[in-house]
Amino acid sequence: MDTLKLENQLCFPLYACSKEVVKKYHPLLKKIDLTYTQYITMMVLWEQKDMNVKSLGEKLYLDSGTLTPLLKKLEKKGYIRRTRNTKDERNLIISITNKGEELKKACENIPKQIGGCIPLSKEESITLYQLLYKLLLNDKKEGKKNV
Amino acid sequence: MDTLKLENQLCFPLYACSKEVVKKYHPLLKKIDLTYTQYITMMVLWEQKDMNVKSLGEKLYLDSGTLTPLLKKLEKKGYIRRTRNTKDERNLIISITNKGEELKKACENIPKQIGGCIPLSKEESITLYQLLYKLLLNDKKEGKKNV
DNA sequence: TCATATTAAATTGTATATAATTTAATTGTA
DNA sequence: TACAATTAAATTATATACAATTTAATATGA
Repeated sequence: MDTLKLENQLCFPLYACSKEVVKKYHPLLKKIDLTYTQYITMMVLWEQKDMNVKSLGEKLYLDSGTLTPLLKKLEKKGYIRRTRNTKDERNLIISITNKGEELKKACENIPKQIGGCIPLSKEESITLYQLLYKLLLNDKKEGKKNV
Repeated sequence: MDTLKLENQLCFPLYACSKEVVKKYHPLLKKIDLTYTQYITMMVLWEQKDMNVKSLGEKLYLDSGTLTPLLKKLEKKGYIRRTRNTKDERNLIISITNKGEELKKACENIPKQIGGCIPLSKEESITLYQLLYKLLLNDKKEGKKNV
């Protein structure tokens, strides 16, 4: 078997699928002027109202190089505040504004709409979910090993 | 259940996992001065030596906006040639060079090395592969529907 | 045939991503 | 307490991604 054939790769469908599914969000998110990355950032903040950039990055698998400009945009849109932690000025605390909380309502039907165009049964979705997290969480562990 | 919680999303682990796995390729690909996207592009050309940009894009789920600059870089590195189809000058034919063919040898052990840090059994990998392609191929069909 | 439609790349503009470096603040320790 | 080490963000440089537009070539049809 030729291990260097595109169809024999596991990573390629992962990479392509990720992009295609994220693309499905674009028309829905465009209505509320959010990108996908901004959307998942808001999702974290709907759950936990205050958070520094580092923790946010750990949750989202993103670093400050991506988050710094993205958070400035979300601040400009009025959904978040960026304030330094007075106890430790190195930490930038991201906190959600009322307008940011409000935004959640406008997003309420997005998951259902996306689900509607995912051609997997409930069981298949669960299997996929579990396999992806098995991969993801193992990476996190491995990452720590190398510290 | 809160459908707007990050942990209840299927797309997010897909998105995060894709990035994390692609990241595993970086140190291996750095040795041969390729990016992941350049690597999968070469993979297509190892299989089919001549191809226009459109077909390449369909295989890779990428458009000319991404491919044009990428292909110019691969040409500069000497792995491909970019020539217009004399029958139809709109088509840019990408063809692999000898140096591009040679490159395949240097990549021979990459799949095994990547496989070594994927914590899934053979069965799990197959399941994941199939679910991802089910999603991907359905999208392709849906895409055609909307034409 | 000739104007119009279509097609394939290229270009433009915006937004990620990530590695590597820099800056500023804090910690740990001799 | 100084001062080196560490830490958190920000910055820089490079490379995708993709929507939308433009350009050039080809196909189509009145």
